Amino acid sequence: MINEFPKAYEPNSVESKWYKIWNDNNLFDSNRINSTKNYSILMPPPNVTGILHFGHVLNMTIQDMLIRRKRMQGYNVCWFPGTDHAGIATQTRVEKEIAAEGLTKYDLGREKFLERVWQFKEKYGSIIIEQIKTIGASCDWNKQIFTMDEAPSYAVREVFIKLFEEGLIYKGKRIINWSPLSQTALSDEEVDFREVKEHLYTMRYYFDNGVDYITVSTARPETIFGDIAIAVNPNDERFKHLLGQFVCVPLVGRRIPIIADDYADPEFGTGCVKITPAHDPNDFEVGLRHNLEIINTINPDGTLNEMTGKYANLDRFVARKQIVEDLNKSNLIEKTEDYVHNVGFSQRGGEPIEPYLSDQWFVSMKPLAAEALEKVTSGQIRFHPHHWVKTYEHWMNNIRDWCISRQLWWGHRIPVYYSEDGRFVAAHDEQSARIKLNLDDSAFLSQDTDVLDTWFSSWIWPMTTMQWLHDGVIDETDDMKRFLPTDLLVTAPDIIFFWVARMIMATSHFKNTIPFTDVYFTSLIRDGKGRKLSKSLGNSPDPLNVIDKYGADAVRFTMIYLSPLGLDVRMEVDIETQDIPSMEIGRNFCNKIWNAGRFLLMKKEQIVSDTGLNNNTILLPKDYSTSDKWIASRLNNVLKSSELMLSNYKVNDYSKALYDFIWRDFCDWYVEIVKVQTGQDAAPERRIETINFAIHVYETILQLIHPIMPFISEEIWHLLNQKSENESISTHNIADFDDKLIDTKIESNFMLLQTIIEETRKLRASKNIPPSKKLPLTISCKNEEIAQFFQSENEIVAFLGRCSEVKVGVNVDRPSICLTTIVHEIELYLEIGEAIDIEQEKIKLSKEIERLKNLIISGEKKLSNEKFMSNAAPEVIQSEQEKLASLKVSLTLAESNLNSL
RNA sequence: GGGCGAUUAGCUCAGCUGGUCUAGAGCACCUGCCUUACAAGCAGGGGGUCGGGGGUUCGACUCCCUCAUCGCCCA
Repeated sequence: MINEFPKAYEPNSVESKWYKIWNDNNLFDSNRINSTKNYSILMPPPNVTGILHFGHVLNMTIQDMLIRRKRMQGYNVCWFPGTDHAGIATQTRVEKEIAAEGLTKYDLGREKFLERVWQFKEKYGSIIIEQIKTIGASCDWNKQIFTMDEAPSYAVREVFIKLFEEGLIYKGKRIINWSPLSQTALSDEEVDFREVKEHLYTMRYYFDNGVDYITVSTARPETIFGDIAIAVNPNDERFKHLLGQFVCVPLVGRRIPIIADDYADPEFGTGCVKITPAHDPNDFEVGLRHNLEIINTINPDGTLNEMTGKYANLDRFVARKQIVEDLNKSNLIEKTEDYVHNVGFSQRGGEPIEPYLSDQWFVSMKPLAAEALEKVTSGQIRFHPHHWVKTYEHWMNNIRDWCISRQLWWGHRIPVYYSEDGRFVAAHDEQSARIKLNLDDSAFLSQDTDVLDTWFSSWIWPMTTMQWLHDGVIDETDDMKRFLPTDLLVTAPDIIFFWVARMIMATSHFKNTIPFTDVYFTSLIRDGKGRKLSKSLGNSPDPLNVIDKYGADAVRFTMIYLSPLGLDVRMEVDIETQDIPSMEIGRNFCNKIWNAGRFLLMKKEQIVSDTGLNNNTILLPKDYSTSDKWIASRLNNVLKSSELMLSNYKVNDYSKALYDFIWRDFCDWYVEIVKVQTGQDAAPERRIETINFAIHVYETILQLIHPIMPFISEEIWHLLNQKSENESISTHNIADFDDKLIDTKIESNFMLLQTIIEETRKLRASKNIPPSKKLPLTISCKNEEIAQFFQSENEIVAFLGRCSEVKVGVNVDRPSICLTTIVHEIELYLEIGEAIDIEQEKIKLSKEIERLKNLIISGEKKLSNEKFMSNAAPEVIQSEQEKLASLKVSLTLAESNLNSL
C-alpha cells in the first residue's frame, strides 16, 4: 500500500484523473440525487473568446467551494455554467482576423461575416470552459448555455418585445457615448472617466461691427463648426445687455445668438459658453430648451465631416491642433491655459469616447429601479461585504436610461420591424410583425440593423439558464421551480451595475422574485506593485502555468487564503518565469496533508504487522486519553466554526481555520502524540484503536478540505479506504459537529501541557542542544493535582521535550546544576549535564523578575481602582485577581531561584 | 465635489460586539536539527509606543471626532 503513497504529492496526474472520473460518473449532475434541499449558484458567464485569468480562478474557487460543501451536506446542488457572446470584443477579434486577409466586414456582408464569427466561436469558444475545468469546477455541464444559443435568444427577443409593448423600451435621438474605434454606441457603464491634462482655449466671437467681441472658453475648439448659440447665465449682470445680439463663430463665419440659460456658469471661464448641441450632452439639453438647430460635424470614425470645410476627414485631435493654429494665426484666441478635466474613455477600446447624436434604443430604468432597490435595502438580497449596498443604492437612486442598441453585427439583432410607411413594431419574426401592424402577408418589412448590448442577454441570465422562455412560451420550468431564486452569486464588484443590479431588475420585473439571495463580491487581484492583474498591462502569468507548477489545489487554497473579504489581494508575480511564489503556501500545505496521511497509513501497517490485529475498530470516547479528548474537542470546534464561517461566506477565515487546525493542532501535536500512544509499550488493542481513531480524525479533515482542495482529498481518501473509483468523498456526507466533545477544560489542561513542553524546548534551544541529546527534566508543581496530571502525561512530555526522563512532584528540590524556568507557578529544571553560566542565568532571572513586578504593579493598580471594581464585569475582576495571585507566586519562585544561584 | 474602503513586525495580513492581548500568523531574517510522515520539514529566536492628534471610558488596536496618506466608485 505504501508503494501507492509516494513520498511527495504529484498533483498533475491526480487532477486530470479525478476530473475525468467525476465527470464520467455524473457527480456534478443536479439530478444525481433526490433531495428536498436545493442549492444553486449562477456562474458569471465568461466571454466566449476569453481566456482564464486569476480573477476567474478566485471567483470559480469560491463558487466551487460552496457548491462542493453543499453537495457534501446532501443538498441537491446545481452550478449553472455558461458563456456570453461579448459583442464588441468578439466582433473586433474577427474583424482583425479578416483584416489579415485584406478584407473588411463590409466586403463579406452581414451574413458571411456572422458565419465567420460563428466559426471563430466554434474554434475558441470552449477554451475557457476547458480551463475552468482544470481548476476543478464542479458545474452541472449539462446545463451549460451560451447567450447566443437558440433558447436564450428566444428569451431575449421575448423580453424585448414585452418591454417594448409595456413602453419601457423606446427609440430616441439622444447624445450617447460613441466609440469611434468600434463605431458603436456604448452605455454609460462602459465609459471610464479619467482626468486628462489639456488646454482651455479662450476664443473671440466678434459682433457684427467686427470690433467688439465676447470671449468664450472651450477645451474642444474643433467643435466650433457645430456652434449654434452662446449662452450666458440669466442672472449674470455682465452680459444682460447682450442678450439677443449675434456674434460670429470664429473661422466658421456663422452668426449665432447670445441666449440666456442657467446652464452657463458665471464662475467658469469667461461666463459665456458656446452651445454645440450635437457634440455635448449638456448643450443638447440647452438646444432642446431653446429649440436650436443641431449641426453634426463629426463622422462616426471620429474624423470631422464635410461641414468643417478644409478640416474634413481629419481626425478630431489632429483637427484640433490645426484649428488652434489657424485661430491663433487670425488672432482669434485670447489665451490658452493648462486645463485638467475629466474625459470619458471607452472601456473596451481605450479611446476617448465622442458624445454623439444618434437614434438609439433605450430601456426606461426608473420604473424598474424602485423594486430592485427595495429587494436589497429590505435585506431580501444580502451583499457581502455589506458596504456595497450603499453603492447600489446610489446608482439606483440616480439611474439613467440604458442605451441598449449597438451598431454591431455580432449579437442579438433588435427584433423591431419597420413598414414602408414608417411604422414599427417589436416581434419575433416578420410574419407576426405584419399581423401586429395590420399588414398583408406580402408587405415589405425591414428589420432594425442594430444588435442589443451583450448585457441585455446577461440580465436575464438567472432565468435563461433555467430554460425560461426557451420556446418563447414556457414561463415556468422545472429548474425554476427548484432553483429560483438561486442561493449565491459570486462576482467582481466592477460589474455591480452592469450585471448584478440589472439581473435583480429583470428577475423582479418578469418573475416577481429575486435572482439570488446572497451576492459575494470578490477581491481584486493585484501584483506586488498594487496594479490590477491584467492582460493589457502584461503583468499576469497564465494561471494554467501556475497551476501546472503548483497544482490546482495549491492554487485554489492560496487564492482563498490570501483573499480577505472586501479587500484586494496583493501577490508578487514573476512574468519571466510565469510564477507566483506565494503559491508555495498552498503547495506546502498539500504536502503537509499528504505526508500526514502517508504517515498514518504507514503506522497502521506497522501496527497491524506488529500485533496481528487488522481491524477498523475506533477508540471509544470513554477510552480517550487527554490528548484524544483534546483533538476531538479541537476537531469539533473546527467542524462547528466552519459551518458558521461558510454560511456567512467567510471563506478566507475558513481556509485559515483549516490551515491552523491541520498544521498546528493535528500535525504538530496530535500526530506526534500518536507516536507515543501507539508505541511498542502500549497494549495491542489500544494501538490499533488509537491509530484507527487518528485516521478517523484525518478522514474528517479530508472532508473539511475537500471543498477547497478537491483533488488531493479525493486521492488520499481513496488511498486510505481502497474504495472503487465510482465512489467519491464528495458523496459521503460530512460529519456534523458534536457539542458534547467540545471541552474547554480539556483544552486548557492541554494548553498547560503544551506550555510546559514549549518551555522545556526553549531551555534546550537557549543552549543549542541538538534533539538527539536527551536530558532529564523535573517538573515541580504547586499541588498534587497538577503533579498527577503531569505524571500521567509523563511520556508525552518526555517525547516532545526530548527528555531522557521526567520527574514530577510537588515542590521538588532544585538539582544543583540545571536550567530553570517558571511558568504558571510551575518550575522546570532541565539538567543539561554541564556547567551553566551563572551570570547569564542571573540576568535572565532578573529580567523575568522585572517583568513580573511590572505586571504585578499594573494588576494591583487595576484592582485597587474603585471605579474598576464597581464597573468591570465580575468575571473580569476574578480573572484579574487570579492572574495577580499567580504572578505573585511566580515572582516568589523566581526570587528564591535567583537567591540560590 | 460626494460616497466607500484601507493604514498593525521588513513584506502580506489576522485581531468580529472595548477587559484571557504581556498585540498574533505566514513569508523574509538569525540559530540549532536528516528527530518514528513531511528539509515543500522540525525546534527556537530577534523584530511592532497598532498612520498623527484629540476625545469617550476604570480600561482603547478595538468606539467617536479630526487630520494625513493610499486605493476604488460616482459626478
